[in-house]
Amino acid sequence: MKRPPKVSSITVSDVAREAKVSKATAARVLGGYGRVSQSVHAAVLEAAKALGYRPNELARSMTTGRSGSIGVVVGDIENPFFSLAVRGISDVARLSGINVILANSGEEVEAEKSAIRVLLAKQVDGLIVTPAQAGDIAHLREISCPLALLDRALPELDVDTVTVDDRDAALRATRLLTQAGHRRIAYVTAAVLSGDFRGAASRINTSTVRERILGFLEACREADIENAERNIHFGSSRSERSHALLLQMLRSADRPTAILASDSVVALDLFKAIRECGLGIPRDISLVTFHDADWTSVTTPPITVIDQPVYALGKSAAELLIRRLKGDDRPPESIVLPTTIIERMSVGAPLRLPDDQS
Amino acid sequence: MKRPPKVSSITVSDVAREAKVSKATAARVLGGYGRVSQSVHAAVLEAAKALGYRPNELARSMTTGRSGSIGVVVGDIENPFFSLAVRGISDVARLSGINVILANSGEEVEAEKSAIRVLLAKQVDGLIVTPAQAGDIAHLREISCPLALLDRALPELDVDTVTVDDRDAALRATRLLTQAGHRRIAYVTAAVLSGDFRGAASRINTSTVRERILGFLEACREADIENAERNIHFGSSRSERSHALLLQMLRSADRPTAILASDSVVALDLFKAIRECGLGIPRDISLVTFHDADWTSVTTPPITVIDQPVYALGKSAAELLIRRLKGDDRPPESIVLPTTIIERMSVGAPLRLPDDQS
DNA sequence: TTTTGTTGTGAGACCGGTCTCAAACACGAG
DNA sequence: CTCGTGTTTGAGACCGGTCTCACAACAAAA
Repeated sequence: MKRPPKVSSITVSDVAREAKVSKATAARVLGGYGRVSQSVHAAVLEAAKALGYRPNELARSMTTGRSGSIGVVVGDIENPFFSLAVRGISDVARLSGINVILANSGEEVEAEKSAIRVLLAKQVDGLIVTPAQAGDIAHLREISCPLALLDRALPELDVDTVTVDDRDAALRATRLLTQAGHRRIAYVTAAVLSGDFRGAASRINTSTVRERILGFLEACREADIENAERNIHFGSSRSERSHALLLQMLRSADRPTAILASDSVVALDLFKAIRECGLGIPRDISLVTFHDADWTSVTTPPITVIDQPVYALGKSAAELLIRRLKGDDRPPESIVLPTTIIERMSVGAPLRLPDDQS
Repeated sequence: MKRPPKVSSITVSDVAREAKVSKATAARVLGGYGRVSQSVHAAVLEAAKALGYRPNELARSMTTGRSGSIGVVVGDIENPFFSLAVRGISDVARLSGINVILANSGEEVEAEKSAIRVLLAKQVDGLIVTPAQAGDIAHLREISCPLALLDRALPELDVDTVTVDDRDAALRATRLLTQAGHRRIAYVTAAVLSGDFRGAASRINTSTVRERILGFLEACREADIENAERNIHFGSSRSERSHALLLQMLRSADRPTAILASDSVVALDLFKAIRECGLGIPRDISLVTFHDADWTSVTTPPITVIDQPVYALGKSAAELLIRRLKGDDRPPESIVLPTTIIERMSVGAPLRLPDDQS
């Protein structure tokens, strides 16, 4: 049959033969373990250099059981939020000599499952996951290595978790809007709701999504806004269909006078849609979004944002995970990072009076 | 149900014992090779399921010599250009059941070398690299597996390469500026120049950088602009220092009236700097950039850009590489993808007359 | 009936490392 | 000079798969 082009690489045995020592001794030098006399040590190193020895990490991992790498599964690498978090993870990992295998779930559970399976089969020492859907987490339960959750907590899963204070952030951001006089406020999120929602916010079990909605609703309640749930829009994605839906919302008679977006990708799409409809920010509509993406400061007007410590999010998750890899076994920790609101120019008073139901 | 702390994973031998067949037979079923009778096949599968068998990809790779994964080394995952290219690569890889190990070089050769060493040690089957510096490519020469270059060609390295028509793109973009009447045009790039430059464009051996400069200079020559080299700014990065340098350039007496930026990150920084200086686009200064990043269409004014087929860039590179992994051994190919210019509102006539040397 | 395939199965080598164990050796003390 | 302790070293098992090879069982051909 077809044999792979046998690029006979140099192994410890080859080096041992060249250095005229046993395989075990050569391995000790090359692997940096055990004790070897100075002279032999030098001889082996020289032989290795002469032959151009390169260790086979795979073989090493096989016996040690450790692969020296962790797997990271995020929803969408293209989202600057994740890119930045991944940098935080990578930077920490590099310091510990651990490398990162990145996988994209596209926010789909099936892809996530598959990615985790592959990563696990590759014997990653640990896993950092941003779970796509909270309803389907059996595959996360079955993970046999340390696991850390990034950005999204799963109450049913007792593992290390790093999130931001989503509820408070949403609360404060929404207050900004209610205090400006808005009463028809929409929350637009990329999250997909599994099953029915209608007033059962507590049943949503992806923390990020739930907490934000709870914060949003709380602010609405404070302002005596009824039926605020009605204005929560799920499943906004980078697609034509989703964009059309936004346009429809913006063109409806009772369009919102203010919108809170769940991430910068959604916000950008909203920004474009608002423009397309010939609406002005903040004159006709106010906009606030999660994530201080770099573009938000250069639009006209610049967008008021909830600044999340994204890099720190990734960094902390990696630190937690790596600490655990090193043998720490205290009970799972949940870190909640604070957010701040950066007020720019995208929030104004509503054009029509609050009680105008046109 | 609680799992025993012992993570001793299930191996083929365990399954074999459970199914009462030999290890070899169980392996045949589990590995999907060789011939096995229907009845035994079913029995093994059942035993595997009962025990919860998970193959150890590492062990498998060790004997086959194939790891089923490719390594990708990019300059900066945070740059949307690379995120998108990586998506192109991932999508193609997934279709072939190959997975991607991503590494970040931060555009530093040493980090690149280290990343490549690690990936090679992990026995990746192939490598896609965006070389950080063209001067230092010995480590790329030594790579023993198929290699494909992404976005940046290396004339001294005869391997599969996918780039865009940088020279032509720069030429056309610069013409846009000269035809609008500009004569003091700057080209700002993130690339770091090793050694001296001064008129020796042909000596720059990173294709992307060289070709763009050649295109830029050609357009300047067509317009009889002298000393255009003087206005090429290297090493612009996401740093304070670099930002200060831009401000300095914009505040100088003979500041450029038009700028061409090498990527969207640089362009965004420029955009902010221009604002900070109280200059208006395109009234005081015109701006064109490589890469149709999503924010470029929402600024005021929206930015005229060179639209590169970034996704296709990654896709093609992956296709080329995977084809080679499958045994194709025709001579290395160089694919050059076309670009288009999307004219928006950031180019105007210079405020002062062309020959005003104030 | 004997010969010749064909197919299914088991035994065991092998990949390239790590690591255990015991033998070989060095050296100071008794 | 012998003994005990400690250091180096080599032989070989092992990790969890793949794969070669030999052989048994059975079927078809001679």
